[in-house]
Amino acid sequence: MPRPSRRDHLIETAITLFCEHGYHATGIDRLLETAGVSKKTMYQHFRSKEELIYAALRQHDGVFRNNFMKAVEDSGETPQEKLIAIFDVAELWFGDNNFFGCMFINAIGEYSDKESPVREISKQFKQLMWNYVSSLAKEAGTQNYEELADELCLLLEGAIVTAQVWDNPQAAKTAKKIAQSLIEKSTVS
Amino acid sequence: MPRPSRRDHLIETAITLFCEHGYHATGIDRLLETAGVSKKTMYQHFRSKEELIYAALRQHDGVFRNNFMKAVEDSGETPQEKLIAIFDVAELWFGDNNFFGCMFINAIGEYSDKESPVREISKQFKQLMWNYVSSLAKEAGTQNYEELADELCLLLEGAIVTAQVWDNPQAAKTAKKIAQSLIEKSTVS
DNA sequence: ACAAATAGAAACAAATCTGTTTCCTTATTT
DNA sequence: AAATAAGGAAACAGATTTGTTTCTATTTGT
Repeated sequence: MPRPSRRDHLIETAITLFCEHGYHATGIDRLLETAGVSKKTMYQHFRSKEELIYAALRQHDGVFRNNFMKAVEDSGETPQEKLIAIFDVAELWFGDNNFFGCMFINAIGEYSDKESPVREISKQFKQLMWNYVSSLAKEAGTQNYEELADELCLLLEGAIVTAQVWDNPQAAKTAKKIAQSLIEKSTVS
Repeated sequence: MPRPSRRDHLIETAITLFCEHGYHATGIDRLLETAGVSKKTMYQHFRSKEELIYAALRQHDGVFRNNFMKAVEDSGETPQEKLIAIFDVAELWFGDNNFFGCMFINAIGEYSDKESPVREISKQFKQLMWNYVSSLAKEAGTQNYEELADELCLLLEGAIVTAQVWDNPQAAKTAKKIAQSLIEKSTVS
């Protein structure tokens, strides 16, 4: 019966609840009731809640980046346009009813232990996002493309948090305007 | 005996633990053991853990902004210099051993309910920070000082999160460089 | 020094948390 | 159709959660 396998469905539900309510505040009973899956089934797919958290983060890592990059690629022709499109895509993301900030930023806020796999996975996500931005900046012919990537990623983080705090997607526009001037400066010279 | 009253000491301990381990993950027993205060005493000062959270956030709101503003004032003569000094002060903050990101950003990550007092207090903190930046921008003679405040605050949020994720205070330098060009642009013209 | 408030230690209650196990029903496969 | 696997429901265990209460010691004010 399980075409969308129960495992996948559990992970999907976990992502939704962890995003909205956080990791410690989301109990397993609530998660299972929401997913409509029994405890037994969950524990034969995941050793512990922690393992489910890791699986959820890893799944979201792949899916989110994939969607994000695809949306960016579809929103710009040239590398420069794509770099700017990042913030248009972000604005759409912020406007979603189910936007509760970045799942990985929120995760790092709850897990301060530097050795925690939660942090590892979250940092990896941020690293891969940076790699993507960096590659676009390089394609755009930026000399110091790593510096531009640092700047644009910092702007994106700022936009995410600002949109989350104020519940206002427009934060993306503020970041976009700054990004435009940085990109111009870096690619024209 | 309580010169530093037990109430204040509880709040101080709460701030420390909530910053490091988050709100849901910090149990009251652990908090009381750390503070060296009995449960009875705590519950005659605070109705509930929630109330202690509110008190901790409000206390940190005042103390942090006070320290931050003082440090900024001491680091720059002119309003322009002060605006830039924000990011020097931030870098010192990020380098502290007890830096675990912004207590209010982390709080909002754990409390998504728009009606939650946690969010209210946190938003208020961010509003007051914005007011301060905005007033400096106005003093600096910026025509569109509110826009500049939006930008600088977004940069600061981005720096906080970036420093937190990568455990690297240098994020402040990235933000500072961008801030400098924005401030120049806004005040020269 | 004596009365009154204060606080600590600890037992307690009730709910909730993660994780295990048992029993029974429902699919799937052959 | 019979055998096998899978999953749901729910009881259960043990730890931990928030919050209350009791009893005792200590400090405080007079």
